[in-house]
Amino acid sequence: MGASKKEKFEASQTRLADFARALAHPARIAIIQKLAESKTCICGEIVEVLPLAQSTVSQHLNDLKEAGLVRGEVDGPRSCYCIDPERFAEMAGLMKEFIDAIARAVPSKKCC
Amino acid sequence: MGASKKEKFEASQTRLADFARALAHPARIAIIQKLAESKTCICGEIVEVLPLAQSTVSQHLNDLKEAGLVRGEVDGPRSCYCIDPERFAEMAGLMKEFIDAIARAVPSKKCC
DNA sequence: CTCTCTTATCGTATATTTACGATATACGCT
DNA sequence: AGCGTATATCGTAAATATACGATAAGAGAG
Repeated sequence: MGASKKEKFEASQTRLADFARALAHPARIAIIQKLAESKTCICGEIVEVLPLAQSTVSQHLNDLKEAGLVRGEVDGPRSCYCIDPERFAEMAGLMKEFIDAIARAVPSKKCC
Repeated sequence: MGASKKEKFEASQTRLADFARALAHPARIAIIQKLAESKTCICGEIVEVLPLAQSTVSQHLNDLKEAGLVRGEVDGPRSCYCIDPERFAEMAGLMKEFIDAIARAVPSKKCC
């Protein structure tokens, strides 16, 4: 990306952008929904549901782990993944705060 | 991206992911905040606020326009940008719906 | 008409993302 | 120990994103 200048922005903006980045692919959306739906931690069932190769799913899971939204534990030969409630709540709070602030400031009328 | 397979996912997942993608850069977050803050449509003032070159800002504005969150009109030598209230509300609705559905399904306890 | 100012677009370089196959790793089981 | 299953990682390829400078396009001022 030609040298991303994320460090020049406010921390809160970068933080929200990073969370948004984690949601910026339908596969990761689907993974989160699947993890939430089956409350018991799932492992490779995700691969069967998604139209992607196993290695690609593993990469998306890693992206979500790095964003903090998902936790993963290696439980023997099969890994256990689940949503991190605290981090997800943090993301939800930031996102809603952002959305509401914008919605409050922008009237429903169009200006141009 | 090695041939993005977004067409293989559900439309709602792709739709939300696309909106998230628009928010996935601090510069675009900052632009939206700036546009909301100064309710009158701004043009080049955005460039002065952001630590980016004019052409880069123009590109980010275009990204937001393609996502539908921002509208732009060419008003003579200076362009007029503003948030599209309807599209923003649509994004807000999808995002909140997603977040709430996950939060409802995931208990506050950790499973792994 | 020309000059100037503002914005968009083009060209380009580099970084990152997405994706897959192949391989390595880790564990349970026999 | 050896086998089979499940997951992670490596290597690689192609698409996209980010960024900037340079240039083009548009409108108003003189």
